[in-house]
Formats: sequence, structure tokens, C-alpha cells
Amino acid sequence: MPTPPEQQLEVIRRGTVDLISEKELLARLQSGRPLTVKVGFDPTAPDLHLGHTVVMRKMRQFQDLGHTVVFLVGDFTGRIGDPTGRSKTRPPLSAEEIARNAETYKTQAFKILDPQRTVLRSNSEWLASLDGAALVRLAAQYTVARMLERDDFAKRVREQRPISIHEFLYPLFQAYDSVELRCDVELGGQDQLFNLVVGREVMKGYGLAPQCIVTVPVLEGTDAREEDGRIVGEKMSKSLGNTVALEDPPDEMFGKLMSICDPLMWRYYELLSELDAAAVRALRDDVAQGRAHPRDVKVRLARELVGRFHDPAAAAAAAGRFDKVHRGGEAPDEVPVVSLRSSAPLRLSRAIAQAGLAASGSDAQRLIQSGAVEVDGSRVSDKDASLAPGASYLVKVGKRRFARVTVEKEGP
RNA sequence: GGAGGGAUUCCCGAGUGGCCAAAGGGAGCAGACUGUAAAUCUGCCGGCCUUGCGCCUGCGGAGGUUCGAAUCCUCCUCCCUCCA
Repeated sequence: MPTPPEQQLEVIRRGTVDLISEKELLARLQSGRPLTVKVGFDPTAPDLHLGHTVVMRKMRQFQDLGHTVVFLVGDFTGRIGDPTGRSKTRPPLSAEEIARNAETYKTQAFKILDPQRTVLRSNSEWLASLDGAALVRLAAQYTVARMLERDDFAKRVREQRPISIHEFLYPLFQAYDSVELRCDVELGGQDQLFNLVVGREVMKGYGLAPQCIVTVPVLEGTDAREEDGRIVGEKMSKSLGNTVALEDPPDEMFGKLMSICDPLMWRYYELLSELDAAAVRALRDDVAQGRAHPRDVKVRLARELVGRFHDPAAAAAAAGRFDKVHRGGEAPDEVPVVSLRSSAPLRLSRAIAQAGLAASGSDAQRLIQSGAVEVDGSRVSDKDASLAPGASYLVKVGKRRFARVTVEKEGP
């Protein structure tokens, strides 16, 4: 029993930024056939993170409404890199790497997507063999002036910074993917709007009905901060190191989520939580009125997300350990055990470095001098301190790096 | 094809012969404060050890000048801008 088109539109509209256009989309929904919905993913970052899940949840909604989602791995366009002015042409990935990344995508993506309604494709399938004539035809579909409307290009023109010709190919190729797949809808992050619009124009040039466009908000990374009541920060991205990866172990995922600033927590609730808007608003009111502690509300968020990508039991356990280690300052149940050998007293700085708690001996000395090191529960601030052989020590560096260091006597 | 500008420690960016492991900012780490929040303040921020006003590595690459070079000279590599 298919959902009525108007109702489908309602579901699709929820939480989106752009929808071009509702009228066109409604008409396609009314056709009654399953629509082809394309979403592109960069092949160089096989670690999916929470940022990806925003769009993936929207994909899932389409699937639940009976449509087909094409999970398109941009292995060919990945060689170019979406133009940012920074990126260099990337070396093509080997067939093995592509296959491996695709595999990783599959296992991670299906934590959210419905495998039955997902088609996995790679755009090298058709782009790698595109010949000169085809390229000319494609390039003829768009003008330089319109290309320069793109923010990033416009900015570089203004600043007289270089733009390589091949960067123009990225949006064109992405558009060509839509031609090849006869897309009804292309879905992406808000930052993709330009590329998606190019897709519409190019499709028209090929005599196809232009795809509808749906964009969702871009999730800020864990390092985003509040400024003048607004959230300011780069998008979540692996290269910026501000992600919460789906594959992060429970403790790590929990810890990362607890470290976000309060205003960001609401953003995450809005874009990632199962709670509906009203429930989130209620939580927000509770915190504002002092009825709830922000920390507890953040714990709730962290547990929900860890529970979804692992399981509720793991989430509860992670919460417990978090409390013990970070609130109580105790050592976790399992600390790495390191065994070192020495005949004479072993310098503490050296031991810390060898145990992997610091980058180098010099670094360890600095940490000791700044008061970051505890041995068996008491702070050591003498950089020349040493550990006697034949004993075991609990060494703590910083707030949460621990190791059980055993110094074994070494014979002559 | 012609003219000019540039390459500095993780990033940006000072530095035109010794006082430079190299200003300043960012990032990062640590301490204080906390809710392991965030913001703020403070410190650190190449490596090694026999911890010494010690040694080694370091300013695109290779040579050279000099008692001494990130700073001067030569060649090379790469990048950018403008003109055509």
C-alpha cells in the first residue's frame, strides 16, 4: 500500500534545506513508479561519520517510501576532488582500493540504509571510458559564466587565485552521472547545491527531464563552537579530524559526543536524534529553566547515538566507564600493560615515551614538568624521576592516558 | 614566449650574516576553572642522552663564500602573478 504522494512529499520535506521543486517532485511521485534517487559519496573517505548519516537518513526515508536509492561512489570524480582551491589532483585509486572502499561503504552504510532498495554504483563505470567527443558534448552544456557563479570559483576570481580547467569538470561529471542514471532526484548536503543545479541544466541538454533536488543541512564537526549565540565551525570531515565515525568504538564515540559544546548539542539533536522537534524543544526548555542539567541531556544524546551504531548495552557500558574515568578520575578497568626491561633505575620520561603515552622522551619530560604525570596516584613533577626495576607502576598522563608499566630487572 | 614574485618548524606567516630551535597567530598538548563541556587564564610546543650555559637535526635541493649563513653567490626543482 503506497503512501499517498502528498504525504510522501511531507516526509521528504521535513528537515531539508532546498527542495527544487516541490511541484516537479509531486508530479513524479504521482506517477506511482519507484523514483531513482542518487547520492554521491567520495571514495577517499571510507570511514562514514555522523555527517554522512544526515543525508543517509533522508535516503532511508525515500527507501521507506518505496523508492530506489543509488549509492554512487565517486571514484572517478574523486581524482579531481570537489573544487576548493586547496585540493590537488589526486592520483587515481587502484581497482583494489576502490573495491575495498566500496565494501567498507556497504557494511557501514547498511547500518542505516535498506540493502533491498540500494543500488551501489561507481562513476568510473561510465566516466573512465568517456571519449573526447562525448566530453565536448558534455562541456557544451554549460557556460563559463554560469560556472563562475559557484561561490568558490567566484571567490578565487576575485582574489586572482588560480582555477584549473579540470576543476570545471567536477560539476560536469557529477551532472553526467545523473544523465547516465536517469535520476529523478539527486540528494546531497546543502553545500552541494551548485553541483546539483548543474545536473538539472545538463540533463535538459541531453533531452531529459531535469532531476529534482533535495538538500539537507551540513553537520558541523565536533570542534564547532558558539559565537554570539550562533554555531560556528567547519563541516564534519575526516580531513579536518572533527568527526565521529560510525566505526568508532563505543567509548570513543561517547567521549567525542560529550566533548561538544552545549549549543552544538542542540544541533546534533535536531539532525541526528530520533526525537521529534517537539521533544527536543521540551528538553531545551528544561535546560533553559534549570530543570535539567545540560550534561545529563548530553549523556542522553551520546547514549542514543552509541546505542544506534553499536547497541544499547554497549552505550550503557560506555556511559558507566565514562563516569568512572572522567568524573571519578579513576583508571579504567582495562589499562594497557607495558613491560620494559632495565638493569638500572629507568628514567620516568623514557618509560612514558616507550609506553606510548608521549611522543618522545623530550615530550615526556615537558609533560612531567607541566604537572601532567601521576605515578600510582601521586603527581610527579621532577623530570629526572626514575622507576626502580622489579616493580609495577600505574602511570597516568594527562586526564585520560593510562598505562600499567612493569619494569623488569634485566641481567647483565 | 617575455617580465616579475615566491618556497621558513603541523598550518599561516615574520625574519637580509652572529643575540635563530628561528617573532606572531592558529592548531595541538598540559595545568587551573568546570559538567572530561564550551569560553577564559597560564605554561609547553624538533630530537637525544652521560641534563650540559651538552650534542644532533632544521629554514625547497645541491654546491660555494665566510671564523660564522634561513639570511650572500652559483646551478637545479617546484609554485604563483602579470603581459602575449
